[in-house]
Amino acid sequence: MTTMNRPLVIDAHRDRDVCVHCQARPFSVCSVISDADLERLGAAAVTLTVQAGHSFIQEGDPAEHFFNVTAGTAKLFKQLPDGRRQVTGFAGVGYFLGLAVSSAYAFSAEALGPVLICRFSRSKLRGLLDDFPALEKKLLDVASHELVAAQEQMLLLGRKTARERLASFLIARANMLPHCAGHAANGARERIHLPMTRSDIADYLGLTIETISRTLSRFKAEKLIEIPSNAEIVVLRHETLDDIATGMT
Amino acid sequence: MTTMNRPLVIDAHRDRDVCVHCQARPFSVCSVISDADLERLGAAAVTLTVQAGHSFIQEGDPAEHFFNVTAGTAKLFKQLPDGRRQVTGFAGVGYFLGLAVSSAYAFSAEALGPVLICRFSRSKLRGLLDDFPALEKKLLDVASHELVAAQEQMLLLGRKTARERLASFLIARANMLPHCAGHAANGARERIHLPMTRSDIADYLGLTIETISRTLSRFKAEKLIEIPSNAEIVVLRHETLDDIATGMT
DNA sequence: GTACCTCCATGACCCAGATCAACGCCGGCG
DNA sequence: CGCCGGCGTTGATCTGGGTCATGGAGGTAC
Repeated sequence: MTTMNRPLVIDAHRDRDVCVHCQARPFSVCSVISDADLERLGAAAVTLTVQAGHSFIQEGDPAEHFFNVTAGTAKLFKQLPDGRRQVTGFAGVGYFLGLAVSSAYAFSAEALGPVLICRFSRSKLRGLLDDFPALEKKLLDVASHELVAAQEQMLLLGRKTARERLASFLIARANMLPHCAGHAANGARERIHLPMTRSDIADYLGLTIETISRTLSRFKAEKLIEIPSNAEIVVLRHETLDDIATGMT
Repeated sequence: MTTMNRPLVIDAHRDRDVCVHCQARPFSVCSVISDADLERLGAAAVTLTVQAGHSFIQEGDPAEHFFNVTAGTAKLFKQLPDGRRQVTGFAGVGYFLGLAVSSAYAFSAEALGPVLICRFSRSKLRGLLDDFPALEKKLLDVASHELVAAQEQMLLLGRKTARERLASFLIARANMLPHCAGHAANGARERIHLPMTRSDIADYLGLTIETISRTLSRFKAEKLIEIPSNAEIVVLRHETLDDIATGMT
């Protein structure tokens, strides 16, 4: 994993019709573009496939492109010179990447599994923004929500205990389920999929893998969750976890 | 301080000409509005004065307004039910507040000293955005920079030591000096003004006041800084502090 | 099969920073 | 003036989570 993170991209190509068939459109900024204008959008996009463990954005590199994730999940992270890592977020389907830009990328992005992205050059996006003011509004909207999420994460990193951080993480993951295909009814058990490793979770929550492991084991012992596999967690007591997450316990 | 943070606002009024005389314009989003359009802007704004220690935004309240700080500094923070606090930022002259919005404010804002703000209603701002596309672009720009700053802060809160956090804070404060009036030349000693208390700094850096105090004392003992008064710090060795901030020491 | 590798879990121990406590320095006010 | 209440500093002690070490459960290559 650590030895293979030079950029590797396969299958880059243009296709005027990509946007028409795009599975991610309803979840992405592109949802504000009308069907009639889709071809204009598709003409500006390049479709890429990134393999698991490879990165397609390097912190500090000149920021020439914007990205939209159309399949898979990527982790976004910053690093200190000695290797300490902070994962700032996980970019799933529909996530727009590159907003946080001022000539150089502020973070790296690495595919957790096979990831499909569509890429726009800075100049092409500029043109699109001028032509579609709704797109600009949407981006501002997205950025605002990102900011709210970032502030919440600052509260987590600055003031929450390990237990509270894990609970917050699980609750957030459980709440984003509706986005994805068929998710269980309200009272039912929620099955969370975790495409990232314990190490990624640790770097996201400002903890270590050992603490992640221990805390999850404790939640299991307390019958708050089940862990059918390393990549899957079933939330048994959503309310209790929520109370822990908000520091009420 | 903790007993007087109900909203207190004095001297609220409208004035079509406020923007023309506004000292903060060059530093704020309003800089993209031409002189000719200033009256239109001023007509939408209400000018307020907030006294030290009083808050003008309450986390969770319905988000009806946007704000622009025109004088003074405010702290922005989130709180857990048990009172733990995370300061997410300090809003100085020119800072645009309220972006991070989805019907309810995501944070509270409290004046550190007397603060002057100009306030726009959500609907009025919407109108301005439609009329001045440049304003929308500017807001997106501001939001992007906020996001970059937020990610940097996540790295700090999640992965840096107390020493590194303080050094990062001092460097950031020193680097924002050029904004303000006459600041010393490059090699010269930099004098930083700290309008916030040690407690605010602690809540910003995810530490305690004791750790702030001890670490500053240590920096002083190491001749990296001088502390002429509680609200003032002179940076003697910018480079060294910068190395500490980025984890190179 | 077995050799190897990555990820995860768990126990033993340690330490950076939190907590608890005492005190000094102002500035405001009766 | 003298008292009081915030704020800041410093020391002593404690502890949550980090560090170090071990082992086990898959996965995959040969």
